[in-house]
Amino acid sequence: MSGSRGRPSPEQPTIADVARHAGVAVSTVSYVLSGKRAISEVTRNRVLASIRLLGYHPHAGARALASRRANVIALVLPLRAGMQVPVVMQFAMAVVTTARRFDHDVLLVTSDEGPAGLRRVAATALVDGVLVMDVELDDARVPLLRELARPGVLIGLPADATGLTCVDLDFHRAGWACVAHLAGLGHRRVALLGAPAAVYDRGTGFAHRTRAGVVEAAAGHGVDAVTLPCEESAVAVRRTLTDLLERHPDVSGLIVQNEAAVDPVLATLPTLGRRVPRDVSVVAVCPDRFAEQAHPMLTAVPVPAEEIGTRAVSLLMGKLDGEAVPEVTLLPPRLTVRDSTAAPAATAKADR
Amino acid sequence: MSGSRGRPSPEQPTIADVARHAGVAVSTVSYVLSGKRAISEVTRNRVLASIRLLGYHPHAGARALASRRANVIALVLPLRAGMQVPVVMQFAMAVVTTARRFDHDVLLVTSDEGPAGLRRVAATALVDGVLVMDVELDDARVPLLRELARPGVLIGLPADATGLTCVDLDFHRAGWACVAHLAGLGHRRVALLGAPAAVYDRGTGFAHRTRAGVVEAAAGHGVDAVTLPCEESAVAVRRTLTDLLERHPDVSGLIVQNEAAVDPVLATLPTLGRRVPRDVSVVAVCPDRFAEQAHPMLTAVPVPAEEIGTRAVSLLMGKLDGEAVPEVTLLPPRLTVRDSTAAPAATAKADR
DNA sequence: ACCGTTCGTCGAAGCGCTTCGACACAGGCG
DNA sequence: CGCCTGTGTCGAAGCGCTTCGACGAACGGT
Repeated sequence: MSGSRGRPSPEQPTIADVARHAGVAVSTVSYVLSGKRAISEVTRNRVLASIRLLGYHPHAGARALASRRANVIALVLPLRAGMQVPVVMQFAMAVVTTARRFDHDVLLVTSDEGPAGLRRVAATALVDGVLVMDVELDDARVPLLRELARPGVLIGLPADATGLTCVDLDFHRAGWACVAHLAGLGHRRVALLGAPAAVYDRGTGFAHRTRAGVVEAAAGHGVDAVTLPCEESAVAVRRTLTDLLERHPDVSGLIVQNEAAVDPVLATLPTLGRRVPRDVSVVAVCPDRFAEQAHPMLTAVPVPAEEIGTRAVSLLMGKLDGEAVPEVTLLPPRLTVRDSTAAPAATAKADR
Repeated sequence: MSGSRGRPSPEQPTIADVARHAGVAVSTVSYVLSGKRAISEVTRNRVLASIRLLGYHPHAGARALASRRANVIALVLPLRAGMQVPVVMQFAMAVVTTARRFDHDVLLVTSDEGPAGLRRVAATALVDGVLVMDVELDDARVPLLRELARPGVLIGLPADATGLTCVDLDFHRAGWACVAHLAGLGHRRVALLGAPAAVYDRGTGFAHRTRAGVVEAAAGHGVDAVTLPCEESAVAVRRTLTDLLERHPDVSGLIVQNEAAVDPVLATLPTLGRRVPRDVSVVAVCPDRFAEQAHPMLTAVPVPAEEIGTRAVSLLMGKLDGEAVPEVTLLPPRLTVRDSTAAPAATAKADR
């Protein structure tokens, strides 16, 4: 009846329609929805019934205008070469899911729009806050983020984090933990197969921090460590690996921080006469999923993409609510021992 | 002067500030910005100067409220298991980039929110239109999309596309083209290594369409075709492949439609005593990037993720402007011959 | 010289919502 | 019994923008 006459197209009902239908003031409906003032049980129910009946949904733009809150956050994603695509996806997934739990939506901004994109979405009040991934040590967006009127959270750790909010895995300690594990097993010579060279070149924090952790831990444990970048294709992995083992045949522990390289590494090693873990131990820094479906299952320090994403959103929501939040949140690495590491063959029995 | 006294914090300037500063009416500023009415050169310049000087950015919410256009589109992404993650990323990338060219932003909605998410963003006028990926043959969102007040475009092809707008690669012809190529080379027995079983089970269009194309083409060319699903891990690939070649040792042509499986397949074949392309020819259905960095480089039907994304956005923009657009847009497959296919060994010389 | 156009600009009326102050009413207190 | 304090509700004033109708000025045709 309501749609058949007088209103040819069933326009979205407005809050005024709801108020009229429920016999209350517009403001009352608003307060029912926001809960910012006490409303009697009976009135609330009447209003809610009308809302349901009319299929009312508040207009996001109007709400944003009046409340100065868009309930949208921006997610700045690195959609470019050399990225660990599945990890990025996991982040995005966790971010969207968590944001929804806080009743927020997520606007996707690509980092190739650069700082301009950030400025735009912030200045137009399209979003209330900003989440930035793939932060470089000396990132152009960092100063911008500091001057922006809207709060932001970084996933990753720039060189100077003062005045910011950052979340990340503690890659430094992750690198350290890998070496410590291998050293504890008796390995004296290890190698880090890292991210693609481009990632180091543009100063991406996690790559550098892991490498530093590996190097320092090696020194601390009296272990020799070679570190080298590694491209993502199977061919490149094979080349890098062949090269490495030719130059350093006594490397018995391999740390792989490149999810795309994990499978090729495991496939290549046997063809070079190295069995895992008998001849070479492999420990990976990658999402648990990869470590578990590899063969053999990999000893690994998982990158907790989910948790980082969730934490980042929670921190951002905190800032939006005016809470004070820590500048740097580094999640402690947890090394999970699986089937790809063992004591080196030569020292296997001498060890204990 | 305007910001130093009376206004402690430098709030965003509004259109009224600009109008005042330029000595014109608010509406004039609006018309300068939208170009919907003629404005004299001199006035326009004065206004633009003020805008730049004050650093004015229109408030997205206010604009959306008044113009009934949010300039945002929703992208519904499948962030779930068994997805071809890199392809999805390529889509997302192309969508965001193209949307920006049309002066729109992209709201990220995960498909695990299901139809409810779609309904929410559409009903609240958060977005003007909707892009849905990973469409299943019998998708719950399809009827919703039809009844929604906002236009939508599907990436993929449901069983019934009437009243919708869909874009996709013509996977049916892609499958056909692969078989035709192999048959032309003289192969009499081919196999399709498809998507993971779960993808077929939930009725994902592209997987079924490719398979149908392969089967029909095989019949048409008098070729035997085996089709089987294939999981994504290297181990699973090896198992599937070993099995296949044991059961059908005379298979000399392999069609791989699973970007994650491409590398493992190439790595495994030699270990089973099959060299590529001498013993087995391989043709892939995957993004060109993968085909080119494989070793040997793969004869392939590329999935033009970029172009599909771009087309989808263009179509959506067309619908937003009230244009009539075609219901189904299927991009023709183009098979690129590279180094992974050749005439089968047995018939190599008899062929010509 | 007059009228009809076109051009450039203005004012005002919303768009749909939130929020502030006001107010009516009901109890509890002294 | 009057006063005060909560409760629950309402009305109205914006939030910053777009858009419609109006209007003065400049201009060409007759």
